[in-house]
Amino acid sequence: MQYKEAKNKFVQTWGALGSQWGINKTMAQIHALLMVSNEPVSMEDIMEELQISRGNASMNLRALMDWGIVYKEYKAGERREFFTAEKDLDELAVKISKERSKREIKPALKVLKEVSSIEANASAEEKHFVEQTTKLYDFVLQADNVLDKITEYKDNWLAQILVKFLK
Amino acid sequence: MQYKEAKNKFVQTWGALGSQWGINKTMAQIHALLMVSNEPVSMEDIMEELQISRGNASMNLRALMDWGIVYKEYKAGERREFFTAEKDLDELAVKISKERSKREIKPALKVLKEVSSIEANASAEEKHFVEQTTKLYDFVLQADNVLDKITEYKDNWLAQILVKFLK
DNA sequence: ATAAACTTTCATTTTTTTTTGAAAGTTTAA
DNA sequence: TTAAACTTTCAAAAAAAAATGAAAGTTTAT
Repeated sequence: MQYKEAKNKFVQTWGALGSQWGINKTMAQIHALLMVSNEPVSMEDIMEELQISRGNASMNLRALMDWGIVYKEYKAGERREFFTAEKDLDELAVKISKERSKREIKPALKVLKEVSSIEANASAEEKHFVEQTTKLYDFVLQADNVLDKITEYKDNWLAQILVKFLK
Repeated sequence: MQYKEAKNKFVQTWGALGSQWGINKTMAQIHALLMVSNEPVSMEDIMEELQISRGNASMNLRALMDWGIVYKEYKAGERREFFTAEKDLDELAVKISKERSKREIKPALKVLKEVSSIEANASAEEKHFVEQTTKLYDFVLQADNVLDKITEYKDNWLAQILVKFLK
């Protein structure tokens, strides 16, 4: 396999993986492209390589920057803006978890708390509802916390041992 | 908030959460509905409660069963089929992780291995590509393994202590 | 073997999501 | 301050994903 082919395959695969996880294809592709570029890439080049429109490129770059995983760079003497991706994968994982937690898990937890707090009457049906949603709340809360802690302590000694042990 | 309202809110929220994570809305809603039902539900009732067509209900129930998180049940003396959801949340998490790993992570790993194995020429560009995709391969592999182990050991003493400690 | 009571399939329609591109906006250099 | 060189926005178009529903398929009881 040649470099160009490999690069293209990587970008396509990352894009497909993204859409399976609720991230739009182009956004994931741009990210992939920047991840494997050894130097900053201009919007023009992104458009060219991925065959996408200016608007699309602009919007998805904005989204990636909002997620904190892509940065704008200015080159001396250049009008154009260039972009680079966060290349430290631990950092990338931390940012993605934090962002998804904030945007999706936290709001879901809020709803779970609300609905599990209703006054159930004596029926088995309502009791079961409250019981099950309460369990779900506890479970999601704990999962969210574990993720938080793992990413938080990821590079201290304990986590290291832990990660090795779990391997 | 009344029971009916709470139930509806829960189903809607679970559906929305699903679509943000690459699972179709109806599939997540059916799952939510079954999760909080204290007894098996017929296809007819699912259609009625979610206001969806027969075909839609059938296809998504099939998908949920393929994932191993919804079961068919037969009631004595009843022609109709009834459905229940896996209600043990640990079990649910294990099944979902295993399935997504198998369907999405494993194939992605395969591609990462392929593209990181090209013969890079001397250019900084190609070297960087190989380096970065190799790191990504290692990272994804490790993350996949950790998930595996956590779910595998989830209910033994070590994991318990660990989970408590990380809280 | 038949028909009633169901479920599944899949071509078509609908809905949702993503993309486009042209106009508006911004920044920089002269 | 102007205009050139860019980027952003957003209404409209296109593409992708999901839902419909009628026909085909299954199963069960008689």
